[in-house]
Amino acid sequence: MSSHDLNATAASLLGFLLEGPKTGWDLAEAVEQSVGYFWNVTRSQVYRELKTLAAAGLVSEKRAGVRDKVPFAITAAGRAAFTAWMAGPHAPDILRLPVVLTVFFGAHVAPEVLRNQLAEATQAHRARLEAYEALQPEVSEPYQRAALDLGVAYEKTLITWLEGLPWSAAPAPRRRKRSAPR
Amino acid sequence: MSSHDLNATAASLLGFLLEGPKTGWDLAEAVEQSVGYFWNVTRSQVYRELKTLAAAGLVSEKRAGVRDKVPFAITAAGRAAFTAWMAGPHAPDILRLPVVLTVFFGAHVAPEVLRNQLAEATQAHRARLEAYEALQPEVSEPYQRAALDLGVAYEKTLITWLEGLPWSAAPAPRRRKRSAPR
DNA sequence: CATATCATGTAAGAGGTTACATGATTAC
DNA sequence: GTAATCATGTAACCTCTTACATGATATG
Repeated sequence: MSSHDLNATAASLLGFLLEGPKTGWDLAEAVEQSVGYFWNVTRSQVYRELKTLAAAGLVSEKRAGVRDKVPFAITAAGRAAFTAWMAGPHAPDILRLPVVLTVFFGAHVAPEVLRNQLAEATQAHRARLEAYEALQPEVSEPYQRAALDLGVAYEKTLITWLEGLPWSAAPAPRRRKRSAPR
Repeated sequence: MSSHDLNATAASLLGFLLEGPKTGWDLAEAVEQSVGYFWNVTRSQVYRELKTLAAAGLVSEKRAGVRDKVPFAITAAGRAAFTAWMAGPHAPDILRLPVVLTVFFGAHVAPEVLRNQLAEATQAHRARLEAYEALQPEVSEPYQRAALDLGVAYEKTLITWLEGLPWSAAPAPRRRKRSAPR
């Protein structure tokens, strides 16, 4: 068991294979559409990990697919490795939030630069929030639903923070001396 | 300017050098102790990026330090590159939260495994929250303070979520027949 | 003078991204 | 039959982590 320690990416793929055999393509889709907001995995990684997992005997290739589909199924050893990973100690959380950096260094840039970044970030996170909220009623499995709920809470926190920042709003227009504006 | 596009890590180091010359060691400390919770940079990276930045003329080595200290100062070109990075489009947020994965796949593990993971995560995030809150009164610079505030808000969101999960608590002890509890 | 900590760095490997190549199937 | 998209994969490169090596200075 300890002979092949899983990396977290591989472990997550095994997790998806518990539902049944999947192709690399399907796995990439499944990851992106479910845990994508807190667990980033690219297609390239998927294919590479599948190869490694197959070599370690944790998944088995089922030559059965139509087209060029190559479905993989999790093996008994794969299940064991997944279980071990779930119980084991985890790597620390990783966050990389460029917007927050932009704010942190905000004193060193022109106000409109910061304002633009904040506006873009707000928009992006609003879009995500909407996507997650639209998903919520569809996800009934309680564990997956809980994960999604964190996504929603996270986005709300970020949006609230972004919109509460005093640098988000455009400054009140400078009033010219006794002029009829326009 | 566009001849050397900064990666985000390098950009953040330049940001810290705006305050004044720093050694690699100092930079690593500064990053970890200020933006560490949303911007992870290892010492190895720091030294490597400094070398790269020096080669590109964005920082200059000041052979002046006591001991073996090698302080670097940002150059005019470095300032320009930093400003460009701040204004430019940013890479998407990256989140890697193993705990959330554990919850997502919670159906596939024993309840106490999940409970343990949740308990550990809660403890870790409580500790972080306390650290940030202790820091808050010390940080008066408004932009840095805003960034720290997000850290606090983020930790609170996570903790609230963790503690609200029904799998966090130990199951109610099985009630023995007609017993006087305690 | 021994130990802790400061400070620099390298080496090797794992993990992650981007761009490209290739062909099958489906929809128009 | 042409275009979109499904599906697989490779190559090159960059980024990140871990472990190690080295020596100076400060603390007891």
